[in-house]
Amino acid sequence: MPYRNLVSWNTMIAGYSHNGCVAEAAELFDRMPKRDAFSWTLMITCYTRNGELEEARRLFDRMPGKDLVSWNTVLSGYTQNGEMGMGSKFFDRMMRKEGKDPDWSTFACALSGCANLAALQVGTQLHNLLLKSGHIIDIFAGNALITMYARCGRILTARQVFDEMVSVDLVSWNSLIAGHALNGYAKAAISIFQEMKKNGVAPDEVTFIGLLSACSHAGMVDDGSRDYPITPVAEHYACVVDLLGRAGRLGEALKLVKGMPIKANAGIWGSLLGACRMHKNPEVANVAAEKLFEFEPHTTSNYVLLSNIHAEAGSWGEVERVRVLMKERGVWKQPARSWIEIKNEVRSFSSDDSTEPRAAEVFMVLRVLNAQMRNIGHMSDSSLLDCG
DNA sequence: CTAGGGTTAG
Repeated sequence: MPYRNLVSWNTMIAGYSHNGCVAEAAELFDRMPKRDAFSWTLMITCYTRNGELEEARRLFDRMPGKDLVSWNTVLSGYTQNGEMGMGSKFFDRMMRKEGKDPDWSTFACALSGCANLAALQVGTQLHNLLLKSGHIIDIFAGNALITMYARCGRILTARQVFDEMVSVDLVSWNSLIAGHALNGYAKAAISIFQEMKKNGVAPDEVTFIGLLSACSHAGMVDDGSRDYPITPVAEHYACVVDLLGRAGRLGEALKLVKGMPIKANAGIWGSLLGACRMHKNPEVANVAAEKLFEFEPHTTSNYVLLSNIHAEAGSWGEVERVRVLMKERGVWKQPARSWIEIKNEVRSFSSDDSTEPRAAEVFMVLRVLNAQMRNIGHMSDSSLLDCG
């Protein structure tokens, strides 16, 4: 009888969690007379899904009798919210300190983290661990491996994983297509698409996003613009805008966005703005930026991009206008951080990082590279490679 | 009856 009661509490929390009602779920969780592993993990998931990772972690640390599911939940919370450094640390603690025996979910979360980090060494170790430990490379782990290798530039290994999988599904095909697109193999991406159809697998929206981005990267404008019998979603428009934009057909791109049957989002306007930079078109840039600011009024990079476009065109009045806009709206420059994998350790850094002990060496190497690039006739972009 | 996973771009 008390068990039945407990499950109904949990079900209510699950309902709130599903609807993103964190406060309501937390209140129920606090009021519960008794909690089991489900209650704790449900509440942790509720936080991670909402991006409240610190709350999730605090709860996890307090949780009595942590099971593998709860460990995996926190791990996926980190990897899916882009907290790669924390995820890596957490995984390390889980495996080394706590000696947890990983399962398919652990591998899928960790590999997904490696894919986002392009952490090839750790990813390869995980792959070996999977093979050695007698775990079958199931669809989930296999798909995560495909993406990990593709994002690390090892497209042949990605293909090999795909070929060696006992069974594949639509996500496997999509991952392989997107992986080839990412690495610039547009023709291969399209032929994999044909291979997929021959195998009787029906494409979905994600397939077309991969194909469109393949065409976009390879400049195959006409292939990418060809009609397919699907209902386009915003991401497809984003890809076609990107496609036309890269080809310098900014007028067409703008017309497409304005005539869209669905509302354009920040990604689409941002894509157009990026293309304006590439092809030096301040007029379309102003239109795109104005729309983009409606969605993201406080994103510094958008203002910087617009300002750079005007600066390159020599329109200093426009540059000043953007600067005033930023000041009015209280937009400040916030340093971005990046990370790199060194000897199985993920290290985070920012541009001009004074805490990096070997900064001088790094900048020296950059100067040498810059000079070599100039020697072979490549004009570097001063705004990207400004290293003194 | 209730908890964790893989694919989508710049």
